[in-house]
Amino acid sequence: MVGIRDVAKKAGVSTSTVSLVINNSGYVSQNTRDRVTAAMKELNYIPNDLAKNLYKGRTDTVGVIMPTLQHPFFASLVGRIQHYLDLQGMRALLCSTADQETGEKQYVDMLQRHTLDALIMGSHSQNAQEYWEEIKRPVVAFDRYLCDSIPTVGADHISGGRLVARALIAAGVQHVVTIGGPRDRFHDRDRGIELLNARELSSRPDSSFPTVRYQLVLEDELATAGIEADYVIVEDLADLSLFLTAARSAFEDFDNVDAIVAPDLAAAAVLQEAERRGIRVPEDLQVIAYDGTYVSLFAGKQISAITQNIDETARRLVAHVMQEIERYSGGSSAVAARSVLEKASNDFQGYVSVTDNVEGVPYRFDAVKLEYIERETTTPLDDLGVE
Amino acid sequence: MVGIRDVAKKAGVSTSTVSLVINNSGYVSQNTRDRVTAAMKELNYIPNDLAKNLYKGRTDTVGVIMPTLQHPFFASLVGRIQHYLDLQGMRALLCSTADQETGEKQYVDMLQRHTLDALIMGSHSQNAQEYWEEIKRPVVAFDRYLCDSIPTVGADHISGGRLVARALIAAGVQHVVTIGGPRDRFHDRDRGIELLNARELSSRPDSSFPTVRYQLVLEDELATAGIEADYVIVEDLADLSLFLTAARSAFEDFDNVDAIVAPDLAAAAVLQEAERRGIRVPEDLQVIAYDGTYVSLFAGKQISAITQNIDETARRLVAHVMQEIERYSGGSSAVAARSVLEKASNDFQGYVSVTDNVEGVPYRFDAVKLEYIERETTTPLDDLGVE
DNA sequence: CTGTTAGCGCTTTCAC
DNA sequence: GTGAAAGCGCTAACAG
Repeated sequence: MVGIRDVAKKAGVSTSTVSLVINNSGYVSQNTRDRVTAAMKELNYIPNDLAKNLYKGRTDTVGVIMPTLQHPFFASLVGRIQHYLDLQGMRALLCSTADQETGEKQYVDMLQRHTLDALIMGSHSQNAQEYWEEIKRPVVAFDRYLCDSIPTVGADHISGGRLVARALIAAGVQHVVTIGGPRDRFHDRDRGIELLNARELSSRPDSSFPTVRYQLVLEDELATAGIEADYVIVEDLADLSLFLTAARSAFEDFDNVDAIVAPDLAAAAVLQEAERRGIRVPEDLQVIAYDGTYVSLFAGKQISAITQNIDETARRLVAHVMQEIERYSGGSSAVAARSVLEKASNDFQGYVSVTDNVEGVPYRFDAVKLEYIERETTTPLDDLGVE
Repeated sequence: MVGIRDVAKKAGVSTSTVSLVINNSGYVSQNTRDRVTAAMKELNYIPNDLAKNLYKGRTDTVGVIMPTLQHPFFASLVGRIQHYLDLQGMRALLCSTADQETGEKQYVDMLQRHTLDALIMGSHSQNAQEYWEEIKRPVVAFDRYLCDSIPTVGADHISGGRLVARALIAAGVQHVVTIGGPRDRFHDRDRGIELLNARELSSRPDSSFPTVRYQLVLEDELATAGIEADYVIVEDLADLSLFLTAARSAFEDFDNVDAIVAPDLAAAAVLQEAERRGIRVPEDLQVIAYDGTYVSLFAGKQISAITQNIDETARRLVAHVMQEIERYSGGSSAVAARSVLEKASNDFQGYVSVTDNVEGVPYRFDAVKLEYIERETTTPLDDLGVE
């Protein structure tokens, strides 16, 4: 391997000068620069970044942990994260926990061993709050609470659930079935929160807000409106075939169902099942996809969907990542830690919108952007204009 | 930062001993080991892998370049690649060129700068054969030819195209429309190959075989059978909305179309469009999804699909990656290079199967596994049992 | 079994 | 402007 000293020798300069040329830093006379450049060309020199990494103590790499790439929602999000990281001169080391069970531990390890500069955590954590407190390296959580010192970015699922509820109520439905993940993930177990009801949730905007939260809000609002609601559990969201099973259950296990709310892929399965049974959508059945991504477009027909602003979410995740890296490298730790506590409590920024492409359905929202942080709990919802 | 020497001092041993303990290598007395372990615990020591990387000259990281994660096919493939890399103690640095245009150059750069141990190239390359020849670092290509010294893994799209053709012919169709990418990618431009017709392709199993190849074979077989065939171009496969447009074109721009072959997501759009127009599938229209992944299951109805064996493809990609890494690190370069030339010419291993879940369609294949390398060009197809 | 020693290849003060 | 020198934190001969 040809190293910097070979170049230096060839160009008749010292290694430090070569380094200056490589990094385009400091002052080097044009003459010297040319000689060095020529030498590099001639020797076919390529710098070894591993040495640089060691010296600098960073790799410009961010670990990204997500449950699976199978779901278009996560695939899209990861794509956008990668995009924004790239803009910052960073790269993404990907881990889908569905494909790599030990991913969490492994990536946290790499973070601590300085192979990773930061971590974006989008999967359900196997570990308790204290575990995350101890890490003391840059981490940003997506759609979940890890601990007070770790900022969270995610959608405002409380508003999301409320949007669904209002849409369904406006549509005059009587019996709603929701399809979703295991109920025990409805809260962050490790935080010691018992299953909260929707009222409590609404009054605790500073608490965690995994996607599943929307279901609690939905149920609460439906109950208030006197609408029957049931729930079908999909045990493993990474096993797509279960969506088909769940869709079937929604039809078979309950009577007089006139509305189904489900994750996008499951919603597509619901449509398929409805057609098989000769049930017309939306005439006889309302279907709303939560986290609707492009799949809504390919579900056999376009369907109503609660969509998150994936691009913006990615942008913010990356922004926080950079901020955390900065904080841990530059900052005086004590003060910084304090400010993060503040931030973690207030920085729940969410984006939820409802799009409706089905003609004849009695509700229609324009896409809206909700910034949870910038408003009181319920106000903006009245602006949505439920027809 | 607490380093290995701090631990050594605390434990009253030398750094090398600590290193031995860390890596669980060599002989260390239990007593010493315990003392060292205790010291590590106490000091909260975490080894810095950057130093290790520098010394070892590797990062255990493989760059993976794919066009986009939006398509479930690539999302699945990336997931499986990650899985198999993990089994080898390696990790995947992901790059979807749709989200990061300069990805190819950047990743090749990282490969040369030793930030990456190897590269899996699944996107259309911006560079010529010579460019890849020069790299002289571990690279494996997915579904495309880069140069003679780089092994390729991919599906046998010649058989794939033939499968589609036979299925359609058996179904008695008269006018087929295929939806796909730009025709100029039908061959590897940089190799200087002119647009080949299917006959030529069949006789050149050693040539490149990007996915789109199946279309040439299909057209050729259809022409032979006297069946009309047209083609709708999707300019940018990363822009999903174009699939809807393309699906519409397939219906509007041609008359008497009774079969449509399309990438899975486009096929779903076709179904949607068909329903809108009151065209029954499969009674009035045959639809076959190429590269069918789970989306076929969620297209509103189950549809026939040519599926690749994603898991096996990933497994082989990773196997080749490890082999290339080995070759470039250990091997005597001259002999190795030669053997690779051999390998590159013969190692086109493909997996294509047709699954058909639509009742009433006059063809039905059992899932089959075709190993292109192990057979003559056409023989095994007769075993498929076209009903 | 354990310590000494010499780097891995590059970056960066700090003199000259 | 440029060079000398001191590492970044760990590994691996090689002695002992």
